[in-house]
Amino acid sequence: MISIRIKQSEHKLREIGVSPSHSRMKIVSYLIGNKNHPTVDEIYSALKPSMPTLSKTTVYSTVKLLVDKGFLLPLFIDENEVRYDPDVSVHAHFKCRKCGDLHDVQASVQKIYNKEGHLIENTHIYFTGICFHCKK
Amino acid sequence: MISIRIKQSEHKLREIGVSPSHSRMKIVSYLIGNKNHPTVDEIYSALKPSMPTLSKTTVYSTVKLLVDKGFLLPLFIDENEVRYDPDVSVHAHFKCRKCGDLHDVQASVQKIYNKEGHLIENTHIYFTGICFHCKK
DNA sequence: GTATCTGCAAAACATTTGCAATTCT
DNA sequence: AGAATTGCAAATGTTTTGCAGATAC
Repeated sequence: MISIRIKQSEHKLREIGVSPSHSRMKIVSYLIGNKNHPTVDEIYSALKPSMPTLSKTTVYSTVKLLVDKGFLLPLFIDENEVRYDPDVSVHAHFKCRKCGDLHDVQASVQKIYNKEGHLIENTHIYFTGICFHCKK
Repeated sequence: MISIRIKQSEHKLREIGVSPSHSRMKIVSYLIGNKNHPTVDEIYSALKPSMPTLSKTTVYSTVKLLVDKGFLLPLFIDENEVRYDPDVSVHAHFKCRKCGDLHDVQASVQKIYNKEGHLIENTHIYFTGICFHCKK
């Protein structure tokens, strides 16, 4: 299971022109295998036990590289917290203000009154509220 | 002109139940009079010349108070940068990746596929790209 | 053997906090 | 005087940077 993901990660990294080092493969592997839109700290904490020499510097530099290559989408939804999403397709997010979890949601923008004529390259939509789980 | 805004600010502050101190009136006044969605640092830098004893701590505590009272909307659009919008009505933003300016835009969400049934309280929409001015 | 990658420590920022000084009524 | 407001300095937390050591091809 994990080895499949590692293979997948190696492929992905080569595809975007990044040499597949051990750390990078593990980080990409973690990102692919988790739908939790992790922060740098969460990636680090999750991998540290199995990679005792891992440093946050490496996680920072890897996510930066992956964002630059278009493989990762950085999400600025809450103050002082950048989350990373390996799904770069157009979609929206929902952030629960109780548990803090971030979920994927499908949504699209209806109309834009862009009378000044700005060149729009990306659309970001997110919702905040109480998630299904915390509502109960 | 400025004195009118100061009067307006005083009124606004009383309205939301905050005592209108000198610093607060000047800060609200600046926010009302500028459409630039300033950061704390920008508010501070703009007011410092005319208020030599002003400290950033005061700006931080004032914007926090105003956010709590619902008068200011904090915007998390770029990493490491919180901007404040005195227009708390529903609207979207456009952030230019060249000049960094943040403009107001009208837009709304078309559909949401919220099959998990999260309770949505707020909707945030912003666009990124090149603004009208930088495009030329 | 040379490039790249990694990790430590320090630096750079933004924000918060504790507390003392000031201001306001 | 008493309560609220302000400002300084230190603390906190996150991200970046410089550089030296490790690793890979």
